[in-house]
Amino acid sequence: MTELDDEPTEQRGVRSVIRALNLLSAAARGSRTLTELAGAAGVSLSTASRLLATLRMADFLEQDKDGQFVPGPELTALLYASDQWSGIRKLAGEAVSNLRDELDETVAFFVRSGHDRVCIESAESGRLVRRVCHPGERGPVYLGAAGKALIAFSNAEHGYLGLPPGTDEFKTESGAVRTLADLRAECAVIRARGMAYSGRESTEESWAVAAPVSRGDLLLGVLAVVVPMTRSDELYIAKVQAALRQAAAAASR
Amino acid sequence: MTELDDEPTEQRGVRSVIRALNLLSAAARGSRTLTELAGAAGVSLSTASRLLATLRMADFLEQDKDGQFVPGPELTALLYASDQWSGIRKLAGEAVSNLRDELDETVAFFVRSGHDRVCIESAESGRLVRRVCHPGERGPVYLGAAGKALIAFSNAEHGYLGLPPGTDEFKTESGAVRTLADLRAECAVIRARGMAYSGRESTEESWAVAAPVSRGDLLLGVLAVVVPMTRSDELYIAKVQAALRQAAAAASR
DNA sequence: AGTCATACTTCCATTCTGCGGAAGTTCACC
DNA sequence: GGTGAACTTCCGCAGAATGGAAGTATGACT
Repeated sequence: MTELDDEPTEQRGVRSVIRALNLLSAAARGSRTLTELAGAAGVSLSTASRLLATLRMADFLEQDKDGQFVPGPELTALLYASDQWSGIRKLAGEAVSNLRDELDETVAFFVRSGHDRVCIESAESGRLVRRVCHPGERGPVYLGAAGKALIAFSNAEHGYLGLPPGTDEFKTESGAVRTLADLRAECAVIRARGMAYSGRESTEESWAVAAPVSRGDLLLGVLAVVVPMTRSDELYIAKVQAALRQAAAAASR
Repeated sequence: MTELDDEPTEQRGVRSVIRALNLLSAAARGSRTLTELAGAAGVSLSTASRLLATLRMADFLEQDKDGQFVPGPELTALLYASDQWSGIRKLAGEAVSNLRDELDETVAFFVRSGHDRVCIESAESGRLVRRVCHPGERGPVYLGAAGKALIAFSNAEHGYLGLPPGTDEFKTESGAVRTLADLRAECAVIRARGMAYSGRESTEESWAVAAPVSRGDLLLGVLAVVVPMTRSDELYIAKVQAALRQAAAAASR
């Protein structure tokens, strides 16, 4: 999915490392065979074989009995050693499943990492038509309710948000063009309302609402409800917003 | 700490990738400056600079305002996407802190990942002389109480345990030589007793006891108490074992 | 059993990539 | 403005990584 070495305007880096990281990303998201991984990363089979063997030697990956590449012990160790959110995750887990139980919609907890919003916990709706959102889902901060909430409630709208330098425009998934100025204006509204809303921004087919979870003055992350466009009447949105507001407040204690 | 490219019997791999992964591990365990990281990985400054720039380009690392390297969004996403233990962490956290409060000894929860045991949760003793054990601590499964318990209670003593192929001997930290046969014999004892004990195995200066935490037939992980050798009289060990037995049973519900 | 297909690994000559010393840059502190 | 520490960029060379091809393993289908 995420191509790190796109051909145009190719930023230089150490090629074998970039390729290895691409393979690692692909493998960690779902166990895969060599052939699939080589295809995903766009490298020859022999190269993929060599690089994957290296990742395996370093314990970043291992192979299960079927030969599928799966996350290895060093990756696990790194996760728990570097976990900046271990304290929050318990809280997030509870908040997420309580609210899911109440609404039967997919609920996720996002934190900011770099210029991205990353899902660190989620609970999935049981409905037949649902928006899924697994831990590890990642996207730019400036798109979608969760990202905008992260910006607004940490007053970060005047900082750098990861847009290509020199740019101040970006496109939503539905194709609408927005500017940094729009975003900044929206932040004021979001803070006033206490939550962020987005429709067809980070995915064309869903809308979302997100509200801050804080401890004192510190923003820990945001709680978000993500819903397919198939359920988007005003009344329902209002209901979801009300439930979210309460849940986020409860999680903030 | 963890040198992946030890000089003797060096297994071949793609050098730049190995170096980059070493840098990544070091950086993820604690934010560091270029110079420190280069030293830790044993590479020249220019090489470290180039490799770290590559890791940064790929969003695996980023630099905070002081220029320190910290985990980047792609790493965060990857780690959360590959986390198989989010479900038991709450349970582990509670078990660990209850038992710590009872004994005032460092208590940790270990799971098996690959051929390693990895600490995913811990609570530290408040005593002046204590064994520390942070989440992310990793070691071979065949050494130490926690590892042996993981093997014994999942009946894995006949599977491959990560020893170099062809070998069936290994050394404990105190220098004692043990064989796979010893280990297999010990597993029966461990199962009979319901817990594993080790002294000077994974660290020369401490002993540990570990008991299984299960849900039905499934072994989730092990709860372990790790204690400095300075407190190692029979009576005290027995007391710790009794408390651990109860705590592990409670956590297993 | 025999044949074919698929999935992966190893080999090896070629070339281009990554290497590290040195020079250049930035910044903080005296 | 001078000194030093921390980091980045430059550049010629060595040799590391590359990918096509050949080799191996496995399994399915006849």
